[in-house]
Amino acid sequence: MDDKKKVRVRYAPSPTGYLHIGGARSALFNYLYAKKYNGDFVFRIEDTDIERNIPGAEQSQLHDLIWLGIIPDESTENPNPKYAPYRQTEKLDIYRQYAQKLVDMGVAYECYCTEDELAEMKEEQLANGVKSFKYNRHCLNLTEEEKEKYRKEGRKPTIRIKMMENHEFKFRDLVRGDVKFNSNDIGDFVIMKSNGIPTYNFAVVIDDHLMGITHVLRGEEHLSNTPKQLQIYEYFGWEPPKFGHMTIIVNPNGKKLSKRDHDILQFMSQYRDLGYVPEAIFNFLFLLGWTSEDNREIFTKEEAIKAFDPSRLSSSPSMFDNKRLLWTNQYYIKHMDNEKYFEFIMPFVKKANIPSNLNDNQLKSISLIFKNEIEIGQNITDMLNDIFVKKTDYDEEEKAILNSESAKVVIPLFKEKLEKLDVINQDTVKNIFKEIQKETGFKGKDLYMPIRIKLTGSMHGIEMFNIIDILGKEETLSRLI
RNA sequence: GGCCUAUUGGAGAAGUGGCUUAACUCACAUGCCUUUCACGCAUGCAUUCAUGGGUUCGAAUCCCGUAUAGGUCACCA
Repeated sequence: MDDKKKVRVRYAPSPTGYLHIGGARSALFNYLYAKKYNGDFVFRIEDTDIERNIPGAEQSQLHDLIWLGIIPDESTENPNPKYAPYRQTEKLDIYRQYAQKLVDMGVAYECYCTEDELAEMKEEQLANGVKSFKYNRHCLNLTEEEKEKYRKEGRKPTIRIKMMENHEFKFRDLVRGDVKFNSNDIGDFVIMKSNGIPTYNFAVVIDDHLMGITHVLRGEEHLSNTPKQLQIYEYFGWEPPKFGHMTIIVNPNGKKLSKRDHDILQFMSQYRDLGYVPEAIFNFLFLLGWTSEDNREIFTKEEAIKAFDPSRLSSSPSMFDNKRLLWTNQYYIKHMDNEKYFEFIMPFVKKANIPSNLNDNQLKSISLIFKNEIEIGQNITDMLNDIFVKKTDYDEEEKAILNSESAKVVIPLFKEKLEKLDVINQDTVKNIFKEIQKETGFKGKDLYMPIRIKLTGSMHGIEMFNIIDILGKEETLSRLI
């Protein structure tokens, strides 16, 4: 391989929405590739569809990427002057010049067909049994007079590229190995729209070439765009980058993850808000469609960079499994050192309805109780609310326990002993239970359950000594009434 | 429909002709631990690699057909 050139890869989203899980994965693998070979990772914007662009989408995508630890060496916010600008709409003149060059070379031509005419053409071909639509080259050899006539009608031309005849586009895909396409299967496609803005397939080629991009890792949906782009490289006599086409992520129904999949969270910001850890998402995405040689499951960023090899990317689609993500997230939370954990968890603690008399240090020690239990940050908010907001509607089973023989004895006794206590902590409370056990003979569930239900309204949850600790003497007593 | 790609357990997958009576992880089930849940620990979970043929002493691994699924065929990216 020609490793003389510095590796340069890019993530080039269109600013039409927030950072999507598929986009994040694509960015991730490009980033890993760049870092593995000491190259640059570039964040660039493909905004040629001006109608769908959303204000703020670009910044939010960039920042979500950085949050994930995928940090661009160059971006719209810190461009390298050598390669700027990083937004396609800021270099429209450049595309026009290159398009004109192709026209001058006789390999691209103006097309005056309207959308309606094109649609008609398509229908006609369909009716004749041709299922894959190709432009019929109606405008290929238009004379100056004919063009003038169209212009007088007010028609604005697009520019189409003239595909070569019987030409085979071959390339070695980093993921799939040798791939080839025949030029005859591809119609002359538009490179400049009638509004003077380039199409994606044209703009990427110009950008990748001008920005010195050496490797392109992208989604499978771009596989069939590759020959189109190769045609442009060929006409210009440029060396194309190395391509690698990763499979898409599919939903549990086996379909491409789409924005309409409401049972799967789509955007990074949603994961962040729920208390997913960026390192966990990084790790999860890394292992979605990629496996290491030694079957490891947990990788730091540095380890991932070291281990990554695009040829080990799966060539069959991967299903997004949220349970697996939760497991990974839980693993990361459990293994955080306490300082980092506090920083991560306190915003979620404070979202709960906590009594105002608790200070930050108390909240921190409370949060520690949950460290091994929660899967995502939001869990602690919910669990604390369960504790601090007293529940009074019991189900049948709970009612039965509260009316049991043991409950009638244990609850008043516990209350009485607790009132006499000066210091409430795990040890003193445990002692009370021991005494009650000795005095009444009740033990196990009979002993603990009535009090647990009285205190939390639930038979499940965190350890009861902790709950009493958290609630404090007054609140505990008031709940026993 | 044309072109392209894939198909190993519920999920991610290892596996590239004999070391595979198919690894590992998640999920699931059971047991232990525990006042409950969770954690942790232990055990179980594909006689079989979509399917039919072929090549071979030997195939999940190579070849052909079939089925199924996905991608793409825009003045969207």
